[in-house]
Amino acid sequence: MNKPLYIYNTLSRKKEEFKPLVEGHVGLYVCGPTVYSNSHLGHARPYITFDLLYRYLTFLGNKVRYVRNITDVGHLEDEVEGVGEDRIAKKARLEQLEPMEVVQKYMNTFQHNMDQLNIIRPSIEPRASGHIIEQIQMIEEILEQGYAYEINGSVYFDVEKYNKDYHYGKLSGRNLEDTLTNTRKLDGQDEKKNPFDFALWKKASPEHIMRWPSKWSDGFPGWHLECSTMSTKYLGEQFDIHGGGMDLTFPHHECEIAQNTASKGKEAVKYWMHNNMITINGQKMARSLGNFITLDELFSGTHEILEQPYSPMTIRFFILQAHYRSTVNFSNEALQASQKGLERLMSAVDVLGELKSSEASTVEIKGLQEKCFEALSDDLNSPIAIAHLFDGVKMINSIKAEKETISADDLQELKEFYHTMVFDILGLKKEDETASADNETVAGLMQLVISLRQNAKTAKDWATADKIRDKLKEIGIIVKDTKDGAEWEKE
RNA sequence: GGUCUCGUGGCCGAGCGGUUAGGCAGAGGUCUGCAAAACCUUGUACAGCGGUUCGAAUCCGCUCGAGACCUCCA
Repeated sequence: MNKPLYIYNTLSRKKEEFKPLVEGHVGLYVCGPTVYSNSHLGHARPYITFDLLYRYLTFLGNKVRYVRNITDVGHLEDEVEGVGEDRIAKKARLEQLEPMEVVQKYMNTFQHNMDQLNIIRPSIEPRASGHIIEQIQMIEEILEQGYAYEINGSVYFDVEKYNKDYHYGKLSGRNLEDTLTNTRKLDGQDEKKNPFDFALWKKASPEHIMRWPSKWSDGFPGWHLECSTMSTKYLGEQFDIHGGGMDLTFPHHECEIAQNTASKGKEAVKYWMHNNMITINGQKMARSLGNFITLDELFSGTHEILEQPYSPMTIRFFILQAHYRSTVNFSNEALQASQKGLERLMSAVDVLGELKSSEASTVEIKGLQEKCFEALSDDLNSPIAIAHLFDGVKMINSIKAEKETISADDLQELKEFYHTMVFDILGLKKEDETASADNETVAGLMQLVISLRQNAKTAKDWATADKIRDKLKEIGIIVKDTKDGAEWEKE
């Protein structure tokens, strides 16, 4: 594909042609989860979005280093009482666990859920707790440059000072003066020179469990710092793409820019990409709002608002059917539609494998492929690409129904194309794979059953033929009579 | 209050100045012993009111409604 890839850059608020700093190599950093409870549907969105990006960039011939952190140091939670408490530490106390035990538990389930969604694991999945030394180093650099100050064992970023030399707010489109007048007063911030200053290092209160020694105090790093530190460490002082959820744009990513710029004197990220939120009843799905459905609940159908379980691939397909910068609204109806649509797409891929070629094609293959790649190259427009794939489904079914024909060359090309698009780029996979050891046995048995039923049909013994079909249906096998004999598939 | 986004047919969701998006659901038909699948045909849209234009879902203004960020969040 020699069409350029365009991606929407939050910095410029428009689509830009993507050109890596080093041709053929792409550095990609995506903000990972804070592992203090189960992953929910909302989490699926960014990681599927950036998995698509990763897969597509790779398909386009790039070598991609994909870094996605695990936040295991915990973010400060602003309690009503004003006592900031570390989320992970809090959870640990509630569950009587070591903080690292909490982290391990939820990191495991997160990774398992991501595997289920067929999300390729990143090249590096660094943990904040493993980079305390690097974070301390970066704080020192920022202090040296004069953009931070220490007070009572804590270190804060001096936003006002920084804003004199650079623009704090360039990513989220705000200026400091407005921010100043509109920042809410929060408790426990008396130490800071200004309310919008943010912590680089925070002294731990006596009861705070997660703590590390530093020259300033026994404490822990500020929450924005880990991403600056780890992206720099693994991708360099400048790299190509930084991604994450829209809700992280401010303040998290704004702070990251400030930290990188303050410590290194230059901006790190060339393209900022942000995915939109998943909504439920029109409202953002978030842990803090308590309206979330965990991925495990979705896969098992155990949440009360779910009418049925939805498989990981249904979820993946559902998310890919919306553009990543639009909100996508959850509903049972929408997910059921995705499930059926996905089944139709996947069975067309199966049909493709059985198609017979003819002398010449009455169908046109090239245009379909171009349209799909064009869509993906236009800021990852997966819904458009999928729409074109469905046009292809119609084509494939017409060939099967012998209303259209396809040449051997075209058929080969079409097969490869669908394989690439569906499996490699969109990252969908077949879900009904039974244990392979069973498959041959089952296939043999089914062949026998089908042939016995065929005998019954030939003898016009409909009662027997229908009984076989009905009983098979009861155990989850669908029999379909076609012109070329009966076919079967698992439900 | 400030900044910003969005309102598309029964549902989800593209399009963003002139052309059928697509999926699911619905209706009719072909095929079939019946069923399923597949195929064909098909209806229902662009929140409202003004304006710009030969032409607007698409641009501008206003009204109404919804949401996001400004505090942890994917």
